Amino acid sequence: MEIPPVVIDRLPLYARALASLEAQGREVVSSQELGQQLNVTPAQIRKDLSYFGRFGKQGRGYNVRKLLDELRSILGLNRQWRMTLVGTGRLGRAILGYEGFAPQGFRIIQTFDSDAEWVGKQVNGLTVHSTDDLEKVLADSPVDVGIVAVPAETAQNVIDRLVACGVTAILNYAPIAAHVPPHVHIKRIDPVLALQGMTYYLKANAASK
Amino acid sequence: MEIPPVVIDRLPLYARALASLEAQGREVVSSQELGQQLNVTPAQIRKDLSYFGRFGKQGRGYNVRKLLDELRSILGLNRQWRMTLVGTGRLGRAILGYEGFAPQGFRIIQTFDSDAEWVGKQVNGLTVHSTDDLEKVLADSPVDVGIVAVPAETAQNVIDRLVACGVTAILNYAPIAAHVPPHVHIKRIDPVLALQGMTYYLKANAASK
DNA sequence: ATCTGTGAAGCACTTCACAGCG
DNA sequence: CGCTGTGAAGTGCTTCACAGAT
Repeated sequence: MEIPPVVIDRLPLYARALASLEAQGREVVSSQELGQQLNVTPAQIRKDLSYFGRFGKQGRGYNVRKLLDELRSILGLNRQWRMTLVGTGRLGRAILGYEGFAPQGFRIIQTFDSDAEWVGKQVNGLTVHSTDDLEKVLADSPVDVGIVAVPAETAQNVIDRLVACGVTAILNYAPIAAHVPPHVHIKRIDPVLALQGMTYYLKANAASK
Repeated sequence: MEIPPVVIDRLPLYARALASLEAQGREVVSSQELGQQLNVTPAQIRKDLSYFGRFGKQGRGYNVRKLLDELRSILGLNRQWRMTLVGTGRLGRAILGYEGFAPQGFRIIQTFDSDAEWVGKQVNGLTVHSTDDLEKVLADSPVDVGIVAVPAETAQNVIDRLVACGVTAILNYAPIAAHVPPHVHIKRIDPVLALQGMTYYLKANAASK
């Protein structure tokens, strides 16, 4: 069955809420309550889950632990994922230092930079490789995900090379709309775009002040 | 007229591409070419723009400069936007150091932290205020946007207080689904959610390796 | 000949509403 | 009686296809 992409994007949200409920010792939760926490309608949650199976009990709701396990298995969150970081500048070093990845099973195992100043140095326990050696290093120890934190000008080139190395998931911090073949998944992290999408609604407000 | 939210989210993308074309000295561009650059269908671009007016010339395309000006005016990108940052930890300091905001007219003018260790210190030219003084500081110098970079546990509280201070646009880096009144706009920046949405598609792949 | 602007058609996602199980 | 699972209805966004302007 072909599952709507929006549904896939919501599942991690459900998993996160369930993990929090489990930590609180909750055993059962209804689509109603889960929806309230996440600003999603109960019907949406039930329909989303129904693409994958029947996980609830009528009259009771969902077993928190069981549903969480199901979602983790569906999303592949019960594995370790190996990631490479290209670009060890200001932004790249912040990404290396981010403590949010490891607890969720995402590990950055390599880092690259094109600035000779940084190549060979240690950053957060990793030796910075020259971006020239991307193919060589990835051949030795392949990864599941590529994180791109290079300037806009070189981002497409880096993405092309990651794809050529067999990377099929890319997290792109560079402010470009990258081109990738259909089998490659790419998501953009772009705070400026997010802000610019909100100022439209602020405009009227600000003008009247 | 009520404009579809997805349309608003695409306009900054168009503006960015146009800015790049302008920098290259291009005077005219067709929806076809713009679409190719951005992975958007030409029809989509034309329909999106048609919500706001008729900016093109049949047989020729769009004047790059003119369309860019229009979009900037529609989105409010020709203004300076004042932002406050709550949370001056690792993540917050990375946000303070990010060079991508200022060139687009987004300025962080205040920063807060609840750790007494940091309060009073200078970070990137700003004095760190105590989060306790949020209301006081915002009353003196109000902002348009709030950036939340505090731990999940305190994020909802911080967001409530920002909203109470009249902030109507929030960029949320905390891993929670925040609750805000309908007139407040909020966007989440969450790399882990983005990754977890991609691993679903990687799963099959990784297992067969 | 080329490319826009746009009604109309098509598609995808969301919500409704209720049968059925616990 | 409460809450799930799900066809069917509804909504909103995308794409088509072409008239009309240059």
